[in-house]
Amino acid sequence: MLPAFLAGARPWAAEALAGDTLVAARALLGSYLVRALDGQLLVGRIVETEAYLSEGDPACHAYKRETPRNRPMFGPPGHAYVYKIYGLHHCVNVVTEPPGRGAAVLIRALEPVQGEAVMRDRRGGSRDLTNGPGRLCLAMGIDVALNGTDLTVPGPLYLLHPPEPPTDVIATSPRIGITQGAEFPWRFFYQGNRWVSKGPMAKLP
DNA sequence: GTCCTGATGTGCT
DNA sequence: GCACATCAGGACA
Repeated sequence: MLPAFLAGARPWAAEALAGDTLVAARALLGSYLVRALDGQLLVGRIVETEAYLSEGDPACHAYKRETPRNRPMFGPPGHAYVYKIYGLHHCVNVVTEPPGRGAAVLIRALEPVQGEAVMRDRRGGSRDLTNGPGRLCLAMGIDVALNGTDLTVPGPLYLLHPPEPPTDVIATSPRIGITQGAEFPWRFFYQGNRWVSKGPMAKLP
């Protein structure tokens, strides 16, 4: 059961993600990520994203060519690209641009909206639930089994538009944790939001 | 086949 | 601040 204020929210359409990845990374802020898990709905509001472009971006997994791992990035927009990093964490991306391009938006942080107790439990009682790509995947139960999931239709994992246009202030910074292409300011987040993973405007209260 | 690396998080100092 | 967990993909032979 979705929270009442999301009852009429519409899912993202694939066409809305088929355009510029930098635009999509901004537009996805404020949207809701919904995870159906064990008969419950976990909901988080996206407060931090990073863009990985199809051209001229050495940090993008699809930079060189299509491989078995990054194949979802070359598929239709609006699908999930989930991968394992450092052997123990997962990261979830929203594929953007038309098929064959190889671009995506990394979801780096969520603000818990529903199912916070479940998330906390899944995180072993840790206070930090969803402020980081690895943490939010663990809290929401996202792993490689969801790789390739269509996020534009209600299912195990999908995206909802905000019912009202967000009024939060969007700030940018260089992307986190990469060695190549680190100069590009392609990280987007809500200024002052306490759930943002890290950075100048991510101070906790 | 071997070797290296990584879009991270945690715990200890 | 720093070590370390832990493994698949990709480069190379």
